[in-house]
Amino acid sequence: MRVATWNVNSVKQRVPRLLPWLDDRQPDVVCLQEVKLTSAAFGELLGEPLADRGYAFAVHGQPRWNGVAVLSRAGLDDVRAGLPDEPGFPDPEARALSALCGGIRVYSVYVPNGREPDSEHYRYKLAWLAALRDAVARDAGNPAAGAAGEVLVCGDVNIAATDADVFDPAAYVGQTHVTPPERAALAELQALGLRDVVRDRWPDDRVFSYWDYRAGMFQKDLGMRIDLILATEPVAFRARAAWIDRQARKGTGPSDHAPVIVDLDEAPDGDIGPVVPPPSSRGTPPGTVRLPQSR
DNA sequence: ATGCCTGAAGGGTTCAGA
Repeated sequence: MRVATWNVNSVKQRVPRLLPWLDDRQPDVVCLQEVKLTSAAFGELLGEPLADRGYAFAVHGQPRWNGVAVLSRAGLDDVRAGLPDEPGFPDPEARALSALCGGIRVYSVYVPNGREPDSEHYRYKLAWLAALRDAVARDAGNPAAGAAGEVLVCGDVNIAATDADVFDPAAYVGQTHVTPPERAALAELQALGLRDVVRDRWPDDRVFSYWDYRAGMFQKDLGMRIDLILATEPVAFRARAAWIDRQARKGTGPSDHAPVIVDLDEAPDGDIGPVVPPPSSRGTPPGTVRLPQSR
């Protein structure tokens, strides 16, 4: 099963890139962010082309900004829009949607930007991340209690987890996305037992998912890695490949973000014994580990 | 030169993005 996440920066403007990309990459599940449409307008725009391609979809939209969606041809059940006790600015915004796809609880999230450190919007960002952590904790279970579920948290987290995730740490001094409280909030989410599948696969590489439109930043590869696929261990262990699709950032009319993609092996059928712990982030890449195949 | 692009809403411009 191929799962992807993409901040499309207006799905209306991105239709000429999104549909050919679906045809080329053939993802089974796609998490979208910044659709910038109401749910009704999303359905009018994409209902038919998505049905033609075999995708069901769920949307949590709003008129101008934000908006998230999940497309799936691997099942789409128990859809949940928003987060429990979700903070707002001042009202809750369309930033989270989750559904069961192929037995996995898949989240599409668009974390608030934060604007300026210590601003109201920055405090909103931290509060929103705490609500996301609490929601995911209910699905992932408490690892200490041995109750981990199959969860993927996909989306634009608007945080660069480490200095290796920005083109130049000096360029971001005093900016959002790199401050210790933001990084701590992301670490708290990951501490539920979520692995960063792209960083696991590319521990020492320069991999970015966002490049500013201005000043040729993409052509110079001056970007940040802020779009993530986070997987609980039973899911991360099934990862055979994980990468950022830079091709989608090239050419005419791209989003300023590139898609992130992970390929998962089939779920084990339950008779293979205890799940083996995944490799450490500096150890053997998950792509080299083999689970016994069912049948 | 802290808006260098891009997009949305709406109106001849402003806000948002990271």
